Amino acid sequence: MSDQLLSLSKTLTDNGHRLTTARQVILETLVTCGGHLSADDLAAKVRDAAPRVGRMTVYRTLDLLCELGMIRPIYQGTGAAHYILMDEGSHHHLICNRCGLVIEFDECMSSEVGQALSQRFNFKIQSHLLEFHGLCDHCQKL
Amino acid sequence: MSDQLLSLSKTLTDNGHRLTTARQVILETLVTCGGHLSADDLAAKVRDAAPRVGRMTVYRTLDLLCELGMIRPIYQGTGAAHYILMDEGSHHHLICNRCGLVIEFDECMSSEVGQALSQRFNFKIQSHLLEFHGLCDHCQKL
DNA sequence: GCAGATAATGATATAAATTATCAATATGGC
DNA sequence: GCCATATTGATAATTTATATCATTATCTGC
Repeated sequence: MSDQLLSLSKTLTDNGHRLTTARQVILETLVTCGGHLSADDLAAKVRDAAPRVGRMTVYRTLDLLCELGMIRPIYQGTGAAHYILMDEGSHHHLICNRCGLVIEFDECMSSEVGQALSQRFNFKIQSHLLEFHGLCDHCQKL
Repeated sequence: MSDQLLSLSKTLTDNGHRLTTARQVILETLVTCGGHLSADDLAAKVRDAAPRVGRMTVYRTLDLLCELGMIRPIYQGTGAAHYILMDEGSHHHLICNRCGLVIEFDECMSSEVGQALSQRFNFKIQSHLLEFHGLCDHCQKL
């Protein structure tokens, strides 16, 4: 079991939730795929490994993971919510408004701002997401 | 007609799209409500002013506005996508992972990073979104 | 390790949100 | 005003998400 998987599982149990087989498979699948999946995509992949896991459980687990700040739903062109892993604490995207292309990047300077906000609003920050929207190289030429 | 509305309309026509009555009412409603609406919420409000506008048109117009970078869908707890106005160029949110509370704030220092990325990926940036996720004052105490 | 309280599951049903289709209509350029 | 055509909207179909509840698996304390 990878470190990442271990740490995700620990977050669950630390918050008083049970580490069921279904949840383990769901976490495993999420980590393997690196996120960016819709609930139904995930349900399908989970069923490859464990056919007995119901769709409902996937939805509920995703809700729970959101509440714990481990994942985050984002919009990715289609109507279904896609989930990204937030355990690393942040995600940075460049998103094309036309074709939906997502480029990930690393640099970010939000920590100072985050700290200030955390104090002002008494808000416990678990992660952040920075998205730039616009037109990718290809779509600018259309 | 407000400046904001005027500028939004201009973006539409500048990009070769027609300024129909339906689109005008939709833009008006969006501006009046300041965004943060789901497609169906919007459709309902639009119909108060113009009962003849169909739901389909609202969905299609929202798609178009997204493509032009004028609005952006975000997930706000519930299953339906909510749309925020992006014409000012940016949005900054503090979002509670448990109750879905959204606090808006102003400061942000993403312009330099944005500029660097824009060059590296030859990406035309139209707007950005910065979200901090965590637990609000109230939910920390539960 | 075992029993028991209870969180969690999953099959089914229901509701909500989004997308597809296509004839009818309104729009902007001329 | 006319015309080519982008846009519309009523309907239908599909996809996503939520609710319910009897059954099952998990963790705790022994």
